[in-house]
Amino acid sequence: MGRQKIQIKKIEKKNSLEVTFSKCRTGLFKKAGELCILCGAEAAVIVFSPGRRAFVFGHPSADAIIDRFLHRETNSRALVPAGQVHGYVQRQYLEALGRLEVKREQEETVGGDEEGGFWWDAPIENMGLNELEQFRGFLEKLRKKVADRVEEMTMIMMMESVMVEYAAPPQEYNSSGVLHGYDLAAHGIPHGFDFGFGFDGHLF
Amino acid sequence: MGRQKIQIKKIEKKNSLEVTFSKCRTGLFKKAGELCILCGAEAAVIVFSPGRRAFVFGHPSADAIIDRFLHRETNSRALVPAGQVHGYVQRQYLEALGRLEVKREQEETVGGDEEGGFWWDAPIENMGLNELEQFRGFLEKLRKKVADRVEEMTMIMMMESVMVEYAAPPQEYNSSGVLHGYDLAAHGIPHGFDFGFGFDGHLF
DNA sequence: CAACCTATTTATAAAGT
DNA sequence: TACTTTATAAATAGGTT
Repeated sequence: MGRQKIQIKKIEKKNSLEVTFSKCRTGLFKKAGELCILCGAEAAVIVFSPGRRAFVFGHPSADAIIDRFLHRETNSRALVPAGQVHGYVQRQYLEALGRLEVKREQEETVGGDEEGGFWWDAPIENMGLNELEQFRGFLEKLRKKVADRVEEMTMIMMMESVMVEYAAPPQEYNSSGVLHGYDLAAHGIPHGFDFGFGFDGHLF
Repeated sequence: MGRQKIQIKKIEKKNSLEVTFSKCRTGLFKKAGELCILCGAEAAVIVFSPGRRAFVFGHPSADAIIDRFLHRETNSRALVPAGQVHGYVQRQYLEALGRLEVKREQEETVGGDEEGGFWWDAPIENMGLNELEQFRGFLEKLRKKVADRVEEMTMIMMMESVMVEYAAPPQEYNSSGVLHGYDLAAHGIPHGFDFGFGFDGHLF
């Protein structure tokens, strides 16, 4: 959204990339906060910049959400039974390749596309048209689905959430960590603030 | 955004809340995917619906991001030293306090929370095969929805990301969790697909 | 560089089918 | 119930300060 439409592919210009990263990350956190408040949901967002900086949003707190997720993850069965769906979807995926191939050609006609080398350029000779049809539909649907004041909102998010940047370089790690019960406050980091935007031109 | 502006506060109407939750979650995942692709970032998003269902997005995978985050979290010091909260942010925070007071009062007036029992709270213990059937039907339907513009981005997101819904009820939790090394694949959950969208009143 | 502009693109609240 | 359409609110790409 903006003055000009951009393709969803990696931004080349370093500077633009930095600006976009900052803006979009902020926007992402805001959206997450809105979702939480509007729907009474709870969410956590973790973002690693290309420069390995970590940015985190959480409501009511990132650690709470992650812990909950991990706990659930490790102690319960997934909703969808294992191999069955996997196989089905995988087949759909393969079927999709052909569809995508078709799509790519269509788009090439329209205008300058990327220079190629995408995963969907994979061979599709073995696929049934019917299957391709199906998966295209699947993708279409997914695209659709997946497809007051800013300040007030932001403030609420800040108050009830954690938005902190962790950026200690990996090299400095030590092994004294505690997994659960790690406490941001213990590090002197107040909850509810986002230190994480902007680029310093070093870590990123 | 929409026909009418809405306040960022918990949606009262159950139905609207459901719709909004679905839309916003989808939008959130999409934004996260865009951020990853545009900026070469990596991100994970975990969302718990009010009904405790978990929806996850991850690029390249949620578990990878979370694991990375936890390691970093527990083994390093935060980059930003304690009290160095930017003055600006702190000021905003204080301002927000006042606003929140007002907001709370307004919300109290309105009152009326959900009585629980959202569609996404539907029990899933017994789904098994039946569920598979639904999923299959779901994919079939997708096909018919074929619009004509599957953005490359969406496909990239799909193939390189994880968007899965976990819905095992919290009551089944036990305390034997393993923090690291949990493996989505081990549960038969393929990366790159979102089973969790759509509302049929049963599965989604 | 961090904020601040807007022209446009996106997202989405409601209403429609 | 599910999907589509439409009007509007939001987000944001590229500039400007």
